[in-house]
Amino acid sequence: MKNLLTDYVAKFITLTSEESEELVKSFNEVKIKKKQFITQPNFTSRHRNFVVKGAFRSYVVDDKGQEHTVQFAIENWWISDFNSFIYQHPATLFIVALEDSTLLQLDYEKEQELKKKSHKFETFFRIIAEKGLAFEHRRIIFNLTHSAEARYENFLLSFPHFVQRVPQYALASYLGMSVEFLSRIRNKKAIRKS
Amino acid sequence: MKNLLTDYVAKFITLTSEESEELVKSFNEVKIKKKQFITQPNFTSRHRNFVVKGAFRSYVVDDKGQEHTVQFAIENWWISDFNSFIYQHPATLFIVALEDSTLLQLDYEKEQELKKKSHKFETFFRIIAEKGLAFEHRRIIFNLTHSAEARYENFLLSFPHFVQRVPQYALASYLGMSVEFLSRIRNKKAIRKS
DNA sequence: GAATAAAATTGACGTAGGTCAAAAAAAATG
DNA sequence: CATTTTTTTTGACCTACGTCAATTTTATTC
Repeated sequence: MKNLLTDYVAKFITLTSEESEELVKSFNEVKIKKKQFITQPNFTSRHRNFVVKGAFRSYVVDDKGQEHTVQFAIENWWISDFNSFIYQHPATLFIVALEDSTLLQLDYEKEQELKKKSHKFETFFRIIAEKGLAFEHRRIIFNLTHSAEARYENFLLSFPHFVQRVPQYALASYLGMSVEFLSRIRNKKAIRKS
Repeated sequence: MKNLLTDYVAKFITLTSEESEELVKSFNEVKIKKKQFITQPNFTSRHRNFVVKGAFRSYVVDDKGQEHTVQFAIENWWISDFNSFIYQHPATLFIVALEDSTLLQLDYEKEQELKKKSHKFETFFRIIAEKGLAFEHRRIIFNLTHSAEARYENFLLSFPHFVQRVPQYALASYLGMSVEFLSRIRNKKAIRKS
């Protein structure tokens, strides 16, 4: 399972096989059953999680008890309560497995060691943070500038592999709309096509 | 003016005075007049911008011609079309000075050299990317979970120094509401207090 | 594979926040 | 400092999307 991570890392930095081995060995493989939580509010998130198999969803529950999806992750994506992880303070998010899954987890302290020890490893974490930031900027801009329907269409085009694997109610709340409204958008589309 | 940057950097990494000098010397000081643009759609953003004096606003214009504010920056903040800068492809945002301002600009190629040359500099850029990502996560979560009025109240509390310096129409669009609606929120509050 | 639970759909109705246009206030400019 | 431009406010009306409740469909479990 660790090959996936090796390949992923190789997209961003060039490592010798020893370096690559060292990095990947720092991760622990864990199996997570569907519906199992890996993060919960008030518990500090201790690892960075790389999905090698399965799917996850992170979400927050507001004062009215409504769930709002913050992120999805499938193979080759990271998922965490990032604020909790980097500042090592209590989480505000739930993260739950949507399928039986396998994660590679990197411990917070272990990550600090890796970054301190190696300039290349530091570069790797800098790059994934920058890419993450650029991604979230695009998301914020798109959300500010588009209607519910356009946001859904855009999600279909941008993340076709996610659509089949995440429940509608989770997708609706990720896109900032009610599950009923998303259902109507989908239905309208289906009618238009027939 | 460069002391501000020196102090800023010192919050995240410990540098010798030579290192500090080298980093800060890599930035160019530029004066920007109010209403002047430093980034425009279709032009690639060539620098990372650190505000030492003044205020800026980045925004996108949608298909209906409406402006949506993406970010504000005052002293000690960075501002850029981050997607344009890190991928060196054409920008989609406008960035304009809200006041007569002074920037420290770091050229893209110069930044790459700095990161390649020094592990510490690499760490610095990693940290600011991670902090930026954590910030945007908090923003996305807050926006998903709160009403227009709550978003305004939160902005007042979180960024009191910005409030006096940014126009209402820009703030309204940053918070994802119309300028008229923001005006009503403010007015309601004022009445409540009297 | 029947029973139960979870997710998605549908209809009726409600509301947060938008739009348009005009007026007032504030800021910029010569 | 009077004029022009930009920004904010106000009122009347509108709509995209939400809520609630009931039903249907799909998944899960024993």
